[in-house]
Amino acid sequence: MYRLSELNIQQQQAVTAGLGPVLVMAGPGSGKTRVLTQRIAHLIDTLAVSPYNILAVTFTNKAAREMETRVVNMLGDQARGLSLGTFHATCARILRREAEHLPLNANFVIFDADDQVCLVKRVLADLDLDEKKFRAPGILGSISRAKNELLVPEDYPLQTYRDEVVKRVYMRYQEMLTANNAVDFDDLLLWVAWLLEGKAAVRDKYARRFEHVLVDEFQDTNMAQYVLLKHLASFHGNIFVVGDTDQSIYRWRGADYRNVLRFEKDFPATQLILLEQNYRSTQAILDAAMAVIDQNPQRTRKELVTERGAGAKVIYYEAYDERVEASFIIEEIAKRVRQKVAKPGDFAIMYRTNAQSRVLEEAFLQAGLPYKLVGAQRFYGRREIKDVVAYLRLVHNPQDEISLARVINVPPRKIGDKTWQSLLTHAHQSGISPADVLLHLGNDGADHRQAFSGRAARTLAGFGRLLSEWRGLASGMPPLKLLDRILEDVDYSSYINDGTDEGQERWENVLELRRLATEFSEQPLESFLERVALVSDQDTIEATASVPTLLTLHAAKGLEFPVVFIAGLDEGTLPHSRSFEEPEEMMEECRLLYVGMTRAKDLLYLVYPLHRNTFGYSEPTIPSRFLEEIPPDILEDRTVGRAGYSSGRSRGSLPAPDRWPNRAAAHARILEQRYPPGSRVVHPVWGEGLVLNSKIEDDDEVVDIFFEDIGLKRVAASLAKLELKA
DNA sequence: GCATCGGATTTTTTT
DNA sequence: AATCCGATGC
Repeated sequence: MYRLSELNIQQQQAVTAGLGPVLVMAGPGSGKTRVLTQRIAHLIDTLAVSPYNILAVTFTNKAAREMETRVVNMLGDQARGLSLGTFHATCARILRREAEHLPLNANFVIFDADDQVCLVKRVLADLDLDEKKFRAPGILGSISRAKNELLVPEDYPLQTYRDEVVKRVYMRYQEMLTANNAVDFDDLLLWVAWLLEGKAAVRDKYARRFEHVLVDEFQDTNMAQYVLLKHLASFHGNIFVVGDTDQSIYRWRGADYRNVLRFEKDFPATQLILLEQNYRSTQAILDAAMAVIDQNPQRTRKELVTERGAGAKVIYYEAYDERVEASFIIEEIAKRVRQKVAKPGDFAIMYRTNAQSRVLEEAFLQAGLPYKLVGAQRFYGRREIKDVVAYLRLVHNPQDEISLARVINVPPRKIGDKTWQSLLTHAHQSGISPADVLLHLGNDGADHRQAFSGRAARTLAGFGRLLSEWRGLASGMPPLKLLDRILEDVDYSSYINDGTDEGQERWENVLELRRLATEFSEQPLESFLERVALVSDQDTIEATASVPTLLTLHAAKGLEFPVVFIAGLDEGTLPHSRSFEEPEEMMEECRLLYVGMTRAKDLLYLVYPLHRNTFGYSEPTIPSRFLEEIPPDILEDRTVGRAGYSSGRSRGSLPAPDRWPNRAAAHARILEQRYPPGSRVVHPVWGEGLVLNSKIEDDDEVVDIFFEDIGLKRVAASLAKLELKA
């Protein structure tokens, strides 16, 4: 059951706001998820709106799941029928239902970033364009931007020769998607916006159904999303959006925080509600965050207040380089865990670019401390996962040439490039898809056989037979069973698990995908594929982490942690060098830091490395401009060899080298061998192992240990908590 | 058809 | 430094 009395006045106002458009400006930690979920409960329970007539959209599955859980906790079965999901998943559902109005059938697959690049490369080759001159990711960026602005190829504006090229590629790319019975991420939104705009009957159907439309993170919507929301809410006009322009960090994805201003203009009777009370952070953290965001011009100043008290000062630390930065962070975590003032799961380490995680990971590994890295890409981008998913996609939608190309010779079955090319040529000449040719050959159809050499025809027919069998099984089978059948038929395990450590790891990833498939035993293959295509990085975060979390600042949005480290606060990293040209982009970098800082509940660390390794060379850095605006008296400078906060953060000048501890001096010096070869040791994470080798290096003992299950590992004795076994 | 080598290229952020 | 790509050789 839900209780209004637990909300503050503004939150209550938002939850119980009357009909019509409502805009809730919600600062960080102001309880916006709470407002959204209570609003839904209020609509259903108090106003007796049927859940069937309510649509709530978020940006990540995690946010959607969290809202769903909370609503179900309040209402139980009463909430059944509610439409709650991400923009992309919601659109996918609508498109499958309305496929008859589209040049697609309901089995369409969703192409991910890699597939898109593959497809564009093919288009470039088709059009005889130089792939070096016109890079696929760059072209895709332009296409994506156009799609987010609802620009179809025909309307692509031409100002330069490059535009001309992009337009031609865009056109052909779109044709190829259709031929593959596929859509990309942007299409999910674009097609729905197109349907709602162009097909009055479809628009009416949904606009009448959704009496109430609720939107989370509204500042991150792009034009396509804005337009489709407008259409969805066009009949009843009850649109309730929650957002914070200060947390707009997806400009590069087409998001436009000015949609918030547009909203007020398009819906003149909008009720505006401000949530400024912060329930998350200490005042010290909020003051520092406000100092950062306030330097953003053209913005209505907002006061963030908390009742949590002043709290500890924000800690500032200058590290010699990224490695010292990492060991400082780990030492701090270890210290606080030892002191029992925090649990490992309380910590998050945030950074601007994924590449920065590497040094941090290495430091964790060396210290023998477990951690969790956020990033769906890390898992779903893996070769073995893409292979297996491609098989499933192909079975579901044989027109998917990208998946076919991926698996036709994986594991190797003697179908090389030559055979593949002649398959493609023959298919196009016959006006059918390559997979159809395969299926024909597999079913002993004679009509296509003469197009290939005897050997090629036999191998192709063999694969066609397999594909045809799988297709026959697919409809009546849970995704897991089909997956197992494919793995067995192609003997994928012996292909990927080749006896090396890497092979072992790859096979374990496949098993992890298998585990995920078990959750879809009651659902069709389509649902499983959609889930795999639309996972977000955030979705990989466990609700209750028991170890420190490493994540990008972007992935951190919407989350909170007791202790937050923000690493790499140097010019070029944060703000990122790619943002120097555009003032708008520089402002977004500023907001990005603000988002990160406001994730912290109790303690915030800002870390600046004086040197950074780029392309193998260590170079001196300049401290982030955003640090300058934080008043020194609200920071605690923990830089070694410096008392208190010094304003002399020398821009560009090199520090005296002897003032900075090197790695070896940062921890206790070890001068004597303690783990001789042959001794058995216990490692906190990897368990028991045998010491193979050990040497003293840089006042530390470097130990090579063989672990039964893990293999050979090299650790630093000063960091890894090794225990000698008698 | 596959492995190996050398050279270019790399760093935003992600549904 | 590490990875990816293409060309070359087997």
